[in-house]
Amino acid sequence: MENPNENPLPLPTIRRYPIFLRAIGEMMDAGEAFISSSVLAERLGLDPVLTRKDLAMAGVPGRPRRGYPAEELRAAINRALGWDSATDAVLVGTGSLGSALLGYAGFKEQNLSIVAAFDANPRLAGSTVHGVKVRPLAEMARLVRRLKVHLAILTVPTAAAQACAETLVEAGVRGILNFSSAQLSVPEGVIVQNVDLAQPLAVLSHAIARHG
Amino acid sequence: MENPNENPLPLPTIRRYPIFLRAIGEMMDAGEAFISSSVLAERLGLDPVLTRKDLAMAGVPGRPRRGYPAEELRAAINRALGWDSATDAVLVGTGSLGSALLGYAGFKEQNLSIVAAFDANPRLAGSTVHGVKVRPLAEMARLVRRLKVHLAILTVPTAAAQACAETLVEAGVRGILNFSSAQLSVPEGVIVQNVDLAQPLAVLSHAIARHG
DNA sequence: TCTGAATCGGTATTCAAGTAGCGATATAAA
DNA sequence: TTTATATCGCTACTTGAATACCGATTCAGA
Repeated sequence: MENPNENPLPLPTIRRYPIFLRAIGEMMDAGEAFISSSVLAERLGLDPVLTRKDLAMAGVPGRPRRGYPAEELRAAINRALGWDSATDAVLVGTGSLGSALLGYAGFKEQNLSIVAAFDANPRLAGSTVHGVKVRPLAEMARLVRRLKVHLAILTVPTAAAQACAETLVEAGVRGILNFSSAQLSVPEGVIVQNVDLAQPLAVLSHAIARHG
Repeated sequence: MENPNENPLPLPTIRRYPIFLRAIGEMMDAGEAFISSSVLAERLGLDPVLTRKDLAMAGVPGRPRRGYPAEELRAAINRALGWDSATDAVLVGTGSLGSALLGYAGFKEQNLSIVAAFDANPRLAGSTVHGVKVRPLAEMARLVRRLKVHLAILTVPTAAAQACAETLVEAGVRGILNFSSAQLSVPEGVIVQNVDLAQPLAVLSHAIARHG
């Protein structure tokens, strides 16, 4: 099912794309019709050559002394990330972190809409968080399947994460954004991205500790 | 001010250390006195060789057919990360994300205590979130300086981030965990770690989009 | 029209990290 | 006591990404 036309992008490039998108949007708002790699790099504190290579991978030709056409560039990056068409997602676990994510405005820019939220606590069922109705966990499999949702945001306690993940995958989910500290084991073809607060904290405190 | 005795750890190794620490803790709770790289790797779904190299960097010698002494290994990793002694931090911005972080239990395991929280909204001042008193932003510089806090968690709106960062650095902060999407510009020697939700999401949706 | 400067786009090099292979060693079992 | 084996720890090797370099292009201004 893989598409051989699209050449694979380096992972670091993919990670930088959202940052580029924000800056491009701001520059377009400021009236710019062309984005040069040097200006963009300057703005973001990145190497201009690295930036140019990243932009080149989007496939939009740039023009000497002008840069890349802003609108086309943005569209191409969005397409590369799969952010060009609306994507549905569900959120599982409406604790404090889950609730905070339901209010996260950034998802809209990424064409991501959270169509349902679930929680194991039946007393939360029926309540509404940031405009999304919370449903009991028992309804999850059926609803995910019916709505054909392929992306899930997992903000449940670590102990519950693996079981939730299995239910989600069974129901058709292909990608999981995992905020728990469980190491999820999923079948081939399902992609898990862990968001582990301890990792950047480790980098930070290690660097501070070393520098005295 | 750099300590030349400590050899620098690869960044990926540092990021894996918190994951190792959790697993080691669980295995110790289960009564294990020795941790072998193969068992740990199996448990975490990592390459055994890679795991062994990571563990070796902690500087604790392992024994053939046994593995690494659990207690010493954990202590060494904690030391490498600067998590062996208590560290104070402040949190700036008590919106929904900031409040969620104030309730994050993981900080305790990392010997990190949030000693103060600040918010620009004066109406929030005086309230208490997860046991931490919220103070007005105006008190931040003075208090950070007085308490000699070197680490800050920044959960303010993107537009306010740069100004906050400058105040914090001016007051003595050496590391910033930045949850806003601003690209902070800070003086040399100050370390910023960005936590950008859009990045793992980009990796996820890109992969899903490619796989059809 | 001519000249210069900024920018793109490709190639080559360097560097860091992950991977592979293998001998050394201590432990457990025969 | 001997033997088999799991594990460590060292030394290449490979891969992927960042960096450096340089020619090609096109626009702005003289």
